[in-house]
Amino acid sequence: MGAVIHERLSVETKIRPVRLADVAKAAGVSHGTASNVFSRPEIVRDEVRERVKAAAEKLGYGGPDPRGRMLRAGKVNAIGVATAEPLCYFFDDPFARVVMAGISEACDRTGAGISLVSAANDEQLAWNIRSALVDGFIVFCLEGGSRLVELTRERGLPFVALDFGFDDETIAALGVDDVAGARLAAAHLTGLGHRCFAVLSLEFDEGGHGPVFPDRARTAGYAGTRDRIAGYLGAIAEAGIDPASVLIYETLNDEATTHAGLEFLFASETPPTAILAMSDKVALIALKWLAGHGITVPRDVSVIGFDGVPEGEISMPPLTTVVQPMAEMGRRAVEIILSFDGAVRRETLQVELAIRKSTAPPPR
Amino acid sequence: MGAVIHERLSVETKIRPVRLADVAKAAGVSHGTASNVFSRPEIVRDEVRERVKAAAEKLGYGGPDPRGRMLRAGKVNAIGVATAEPLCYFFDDPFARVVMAGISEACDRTGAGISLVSAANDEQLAWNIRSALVDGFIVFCLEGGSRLVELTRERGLPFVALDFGFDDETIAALGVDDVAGARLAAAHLTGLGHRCFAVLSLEFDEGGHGPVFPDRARTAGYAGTRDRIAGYLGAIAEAGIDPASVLIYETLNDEATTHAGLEFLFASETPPTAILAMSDKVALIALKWLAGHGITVPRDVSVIGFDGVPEGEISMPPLTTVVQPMAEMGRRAVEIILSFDGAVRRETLQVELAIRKSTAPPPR
DNA sequence: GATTTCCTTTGGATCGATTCAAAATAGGAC
DNA sequence: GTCCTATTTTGAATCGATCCAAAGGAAATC
Repeated sequence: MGAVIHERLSVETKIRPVRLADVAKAAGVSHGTASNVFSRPEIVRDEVRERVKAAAEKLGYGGPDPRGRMLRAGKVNAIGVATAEPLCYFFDDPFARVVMAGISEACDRTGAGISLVSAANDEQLAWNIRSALVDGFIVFCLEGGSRLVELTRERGLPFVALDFGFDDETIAALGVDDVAGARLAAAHLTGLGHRCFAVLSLEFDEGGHGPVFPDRARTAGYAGTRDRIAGYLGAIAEAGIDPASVLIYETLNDEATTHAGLEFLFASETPPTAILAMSDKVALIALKWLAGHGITVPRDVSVIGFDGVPEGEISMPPLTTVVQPMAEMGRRAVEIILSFDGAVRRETLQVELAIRKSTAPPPR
Repeated sequence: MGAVIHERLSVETKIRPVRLADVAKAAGVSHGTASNVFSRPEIVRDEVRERVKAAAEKLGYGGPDPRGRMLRAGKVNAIGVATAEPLCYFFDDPFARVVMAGISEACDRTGAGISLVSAANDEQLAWNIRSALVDGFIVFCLEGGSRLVELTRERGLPFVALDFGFDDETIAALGVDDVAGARLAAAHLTGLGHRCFAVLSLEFDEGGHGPVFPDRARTAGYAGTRDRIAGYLGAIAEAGIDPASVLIYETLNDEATTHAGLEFLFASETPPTAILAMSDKVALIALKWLAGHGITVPRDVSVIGFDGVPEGEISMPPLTTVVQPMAEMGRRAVEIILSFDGAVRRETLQVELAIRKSTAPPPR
């Protein structure tokens, strides 16, 4: 594998033969002094400093090569952001973009760089994680998250997993209070008088989709999904409604399975008056589908999302949703990496309900 | 089991004194052999390979440190993307995002990583450029572009400027044919029968804004702006219209100066029936402003943009514009860096006209 | 038993810098 | 001119790997 990569790398590039040692020799000083001229100029005598600088200029020396410096210093001054998705995920996905904006802000402030690490296939991903020149990783755990975390852990650098359902207490993670967020969403709807609910869920376990029976909710492999279901059903039960009456459909957070879910829900004898979507993406897809099927939101059906992506503010109608502090998550993740002290901590951030126009009392 | 993982974790993450040499010693082989186990396992005898791997496992060695490998290999396998804007520019700006998607695609394909390099202030930027661990740079030249290019050039690595107006033939650049694009835009409007034009221009020179007289167009410092003006006026002249009749207002590609420009244009005795905006951003701002002032597009005034950002497809009305092949630019830039052979080449890509709903024949 | 071959392993050199204890030099005081 | 203290400069050691010429060893051939 290494050989393959290596071959691919052997692109013809003009190398820069001028090293610090060359400059030192040309200026007639030791390399130690030459180094000082660039890294601690104040301790070098003026005359010598000028001589070295002149020599550097003449040889076309562009300053100390960061590779050497970095090897010595041990620090790279860059944070790796990893995901198992293709790289364009960082620029396309609304959730990722807002988190990245938060990461950017923190990196700007601290002067750290950002390295994007990802890959289509597993082998490539492993290689990229192992060879990324970074001081730590922020890991976007989506599908295949456990594999990604495993690879990152092997690397032995500080890292923090962004959310999403890991029970493993030995890894640092940063997430939101999914139970509380889901409660908030469901309580908002019960408060409006809804009694007939459906959940468009994310995956319970890798790749699963289709109708789900409530008892499975308790055994879901993905903790995030499990917690959100628990929150939804908890608030619904508190309103005196039988949680067993709630229809649950597991989607893959994409259009196809969400459409299938909606068809399933509205083919039911008792179609829901309120839809709890476990992501804004699903909620927005639902909004479009409902509009296309002559079902008016929020008059006929209320829809509530989860995430708080910007798109939700400009949808028709604007989406009521549970807002995660995405930018804050990004900022905080950077802080955790940069101040890593060996302690593994798991942090939970609070969510807020953004009440917009996609929820209303049920039709009578 | 959990305890084992836990122990390994703390060993790995706290400090990592485990070097390849340690593994070699523990396994009773030379460091050369140990290195081969990881980089060229096939040339090591099975028994020895297993012994070394076992030793590595026992010591909690996470594989060869990329810093060492990289220093030796000279290659980092990452491309730096630089701009003088804050880092979040890459995730917020529509133009940047589409270009980044193209860069991502090419990097995914070739297995290269992406390093984002930027900084608020000049000193920070200089340091970041000088110390970025990359094999080459793609430079987003916006404001302050010349300084950025200067810094990048000093670094002595292959780089390509994503054009926006540099005359300097000694730097590799990748841009679009601004003259042709502008011609396309203006010709579309003259073809619809317009005879009364205004241009909402980008900067002619650093920081300039306000009304502009055509002769200044020829002396503009920013070649991109100059070329677009030349294209606009060229096509207008070919339609038998006096270019001197075209109102030109220089904006900073922001809301404030664009609004000022629009006020200026519509305070004129002969307000334009067609607005040539030099960026989609300006065009979209204009669309909003016009709607807010009771001017209907395209009935009263036609607006045409330049860039082809996704937002233009969903605006009201959808924006007719000159589409730059943004993703293609990103892809091509990566290819240029990875296949850099010392030759400085300047490439020009072709633009296309996307006719949507913001242009129509002028009111009679 | 000596020679040749083939396959493994070895260990020194190298990549390009920084660091630091020790040596050299400068400057000042007597 | 000598001695002493600051200030500069030196050069070996280090960071963590890879590369490669040469050495070692086992099997095959003469």
